[in-house]
Amino acid sequence: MALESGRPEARSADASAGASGTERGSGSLYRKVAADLREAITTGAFGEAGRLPAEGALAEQYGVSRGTVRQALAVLRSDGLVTSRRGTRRVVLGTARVQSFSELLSFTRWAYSMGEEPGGILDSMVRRPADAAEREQLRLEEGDEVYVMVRLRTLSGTPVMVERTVYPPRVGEIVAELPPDVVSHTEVLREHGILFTDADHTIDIVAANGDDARLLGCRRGGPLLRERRRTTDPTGTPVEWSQDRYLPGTVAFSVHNSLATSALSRHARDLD
Amino acid sequence: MALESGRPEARSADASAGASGTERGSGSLYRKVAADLREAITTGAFGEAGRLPAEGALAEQYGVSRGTVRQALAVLRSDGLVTSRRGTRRVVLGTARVQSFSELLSFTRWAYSMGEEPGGILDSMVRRPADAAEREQLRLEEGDEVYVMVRLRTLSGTPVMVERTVYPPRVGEIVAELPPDVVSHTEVLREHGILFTDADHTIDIVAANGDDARLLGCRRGGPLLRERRRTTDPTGTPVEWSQDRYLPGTVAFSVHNSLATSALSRHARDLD
DNA sequence: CAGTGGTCTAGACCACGTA
DNA sequence: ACGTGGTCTAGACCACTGT
Repeated sequence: MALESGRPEARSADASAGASGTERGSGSLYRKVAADLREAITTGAFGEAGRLPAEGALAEQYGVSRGTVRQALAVLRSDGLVTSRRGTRRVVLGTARVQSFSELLSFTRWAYSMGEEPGGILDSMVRRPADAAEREQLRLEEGDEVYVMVRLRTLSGTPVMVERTVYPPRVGEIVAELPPDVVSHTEVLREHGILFTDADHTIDIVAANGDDARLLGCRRGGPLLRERRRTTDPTGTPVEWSQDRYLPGTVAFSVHNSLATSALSRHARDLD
Repeated sequence: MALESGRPEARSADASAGASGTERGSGSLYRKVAADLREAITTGAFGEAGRLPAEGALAEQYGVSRGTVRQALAVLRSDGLVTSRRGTRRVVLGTARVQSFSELLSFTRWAYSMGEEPGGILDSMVRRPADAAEREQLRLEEGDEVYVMVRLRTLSGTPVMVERTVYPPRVGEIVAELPPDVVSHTEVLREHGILFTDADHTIDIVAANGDDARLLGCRRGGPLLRERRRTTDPTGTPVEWSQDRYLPGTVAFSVHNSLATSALSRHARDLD
């Protein structure tokens, strides 16, 4: 662990001294501290027991205030890397590698992060009036239209997932214009100023329908792992409502949660 | 929204004045503020547009510092209730009802929260040397033993899930002593000072084996929704490694994540 | 340009664990 | 009794959004 430690005089003046350090915290101090601590943890510093220094000690080491250290530690906490308890030093919990948000939202980025080649084969793309459920999810008015896209997604040529995405007009218009061989729609949309910042995911099992079976080459009625996702932009406006159906054995979803951070929940599967 | 607003003089002196207010924030100020704001949001205050007051305004209303308000808002943010963007007021994102951590970890509490009667039928409970995977997960040494429990869980009498839990000796000794009709092991363990504070979950599909089929009454080889979970106590010591297999159509798992809070990830299903 | 949330500081007191 | 993290305050400046 380092980050040119000590040197309490290096307060704020020389911020971003080595402008080369791209990605190393992208600006805010606490991110830099968090990144450094994350590396120290995964590297295995802090010894076998994995006891971190006290907040005050870290503050002095990095030449920042305790508040900033706490902000950094909160990041690691929510990633499930360290514990936190009143009265005791923090302890290393695990070395979990948490993907970035974009890696999770974009099949393409996910594929690359595993060293696989992502592919997308467009099955259909239609524009039609939104039904009740779609209006509800995308916050549309009666009579508004939606774009519905169905794509087969592949990893290095192997069929893995069927993607059924419903876009509101503003977004759908852009996607509909794309050549069918564009793999990452997410990237294109980002270039058009459509940002994905928040998502709600629901994961369950569903039986393959005729289209699923045809595209994935599985048995009709066979089990698929379904991830439904509603994504919104920074203003809270829905930009996508998607249903991804994975062949068994191709993916697993992971979550970390704790008494402090609880974003996961379990539901009865009644309503759709 | 209220919380006896105004009254800037009520700084810290009368804290916990009405000790009756159980659960209404359980002590810390920011939890009280968060609880109040959460209610205001779900009640539908803040109008149709759902724009929250500025942080400074809220601070004045509640008679607390801006820092405390921000702490409260961070809770709502991570629950996916509100957005947050520099330059703009916060906006209501959704009315998601997020279960408490204990509701997620305990089948019993989950059942009650849905108004169903939880049940547990013990299938087997054995003590034996831990294999390599179990030692890895529970951080045990070669030669250490584990307790392995298999239970059928029911909701109002209907089979729903098979629970396969591996306990380290310290915990297993307690569970093994319990009468077979004890429904909530989590509750009992809590009374014995075994605390569950952090968990890592992995969700995927698995085929039912002979035991699963016998207990759940499904076809052998039929699809089940599997949730694997490793739970640790506040010191980071593993206390449970469990594998729950649900009949299709009985549950779904939900997560909210955002650019800020990303605890969910997607994995290739290679290594077990 | 004014308003808003994001970041950071410096200091204070408290509740909890541990020795 | 002491060290540790949890909470809270008061004030400061900056980066961004909107008008």
